[in-house]
Amino acid sequence: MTDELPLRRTKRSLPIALLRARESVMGPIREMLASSGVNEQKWRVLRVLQERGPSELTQLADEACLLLPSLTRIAKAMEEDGLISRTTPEDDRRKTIAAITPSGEALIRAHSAKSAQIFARIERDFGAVRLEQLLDMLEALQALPREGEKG
Amino acid sequence: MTDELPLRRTKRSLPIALLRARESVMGPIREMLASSGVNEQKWRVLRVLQERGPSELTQLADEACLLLPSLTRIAKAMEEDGLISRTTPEDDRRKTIAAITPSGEALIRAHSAKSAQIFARIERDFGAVRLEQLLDMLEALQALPREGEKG
DNA sequence: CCCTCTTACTTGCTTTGTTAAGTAAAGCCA
DNA sequence: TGGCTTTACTTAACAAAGCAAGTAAGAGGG
Repeated sequence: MTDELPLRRTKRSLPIALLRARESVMGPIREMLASSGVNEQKWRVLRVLQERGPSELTQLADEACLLLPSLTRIAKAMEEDGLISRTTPEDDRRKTIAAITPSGEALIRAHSAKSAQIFARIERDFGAVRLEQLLDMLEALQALPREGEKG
Repeated sequence: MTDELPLRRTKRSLPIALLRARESVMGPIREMLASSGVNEQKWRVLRVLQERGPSELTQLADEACLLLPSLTRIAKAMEEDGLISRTTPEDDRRKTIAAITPSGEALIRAHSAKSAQIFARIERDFGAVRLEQLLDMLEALQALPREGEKG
């Protein structure tokens, strides 16, 4: 462990490259969200709920890349703002099901045009085919076996 | 702005896909760092300083994907831990130049083997050629023109 | 030379992230 | 059915992120 193996250049370090790439992409999106009253995290929650429909908090946290304690707080705030609803199913009263409200859907709709415009610009500058390839790879990366799985 | 353009599926949303992919990759790296005494952010600062040499805080923040207020505090802590030095250049006393110390370099060396091992595993599971393609694309994404540049 | 503007941080304050501990409902099993 | 384990959050406590405001040094113009 005291070897002197040189590490990759940071541009070629996968974690750093992913982070920097995301920062580049998020710039205009942060501007869009600044005028919307929700932050990045709440936006992700709305997006996931709109796509998946009513979801348990654990699953929602996983898909929105939030830890459960963060989601607990965020969901409470979003319920107070009327963007989502929270219900406890009768058949398993440990769970909480979150669902997007019409008001939450309206918020997404209100920004979908701007969002599409930002995305179209990236598609134009980066290349549509290449972008699809990138998304394929990112999807594959998520599906990689975790430490300990497999041999 | 009240259109009803449907957004991309979240798996195909670039910001979300980048975030999820990064979460997948970071798992074993977080384990490695847990035993090192530095967190992700400090590790990035060390990596960037080792690569670029002494740097102004603004530039360092940009390359390590940190906001300046965060870096101000992190750099102070790292200086106290002896991992970096901070100096004010005589020709412009507004600036602060951060540089990695021998102790900071030793910390990187101490984890370079484990880091290489983690990376080798990803390379094996994901495919070496494909991984290079992915890194090419991420690098290109960072280089995309910002909002307002160009027409 | 003075005033203003810009740059490069630094500080303060409010959310979020993170880890650990706590609680309540289900499931399991003799 | 009582006791133990697991699941699904919730709460608490503290570090870190993020935004806005503040400070101090350099730059530029009359």
